[in-house]
Amino acid sequence: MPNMETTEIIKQTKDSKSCQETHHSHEQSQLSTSLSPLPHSSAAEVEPILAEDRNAAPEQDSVPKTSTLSFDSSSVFSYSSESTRSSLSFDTESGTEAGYGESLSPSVPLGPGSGDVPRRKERKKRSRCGTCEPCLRKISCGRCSCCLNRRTGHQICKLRKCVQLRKRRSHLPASPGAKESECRHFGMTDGDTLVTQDS
DNA sequence: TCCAACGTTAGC
DNA sequence: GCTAACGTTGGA
Ligand SMILES: [Zn+2]
Ligand SMILES: [Zn+2]
Repeated sequence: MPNMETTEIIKQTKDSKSCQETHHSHEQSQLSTSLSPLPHSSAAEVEPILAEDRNAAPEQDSVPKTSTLSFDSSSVFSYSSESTRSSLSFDTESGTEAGYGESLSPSVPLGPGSGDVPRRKERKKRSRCGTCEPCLRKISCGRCSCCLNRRTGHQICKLRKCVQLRKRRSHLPASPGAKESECRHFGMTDGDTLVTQDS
């Protein structure tokens, strides 16, 4: 285990939860932090979180090289276009829709217990791009639902969720409504600021 | 429609 | 083998 942030977070979360919730009142502002309309200064976003490294996960942004291929150079801020994913992504899903797509066919002679792979459940997991703002985030907010339910949810902090992964690569090429759904899926629309914001 | 949980995959 | 995280499903 490289750096089980979870453990820490959980530990802290558990702990802090008891007391942390008790006080609070100002730190939450970090939640909104980045995600600003303009992702230029990448330094601005991390600060707020860092300020509160309580449960923040000091992850060393170990991006799964899988996606670190070499396209990021330009995709850093190009993700705005959902089309980006299809362009570079892995051929696996590009055309046939993942390598499990065909497996769906009942006629496939895979056999009942073909232990080849997951019959069809989960196509193929993508990995974070490592270049988008969320990916660059080194610490989890520790307050979003994902952070709070990490144990059962098995999800990364919403603030750290890769923008690419946020987009559910549905079978559709690029539906207008889909986009929104995707964004909304995470509690954000576009250049929004995620939760909090005021109150 | 959104959120939470589960199962499974992927990296270390 | 373990942990982290993505994808899918179910429930509210
Ligand atoms: Zn979080
Ligand atoms: Zn990313």
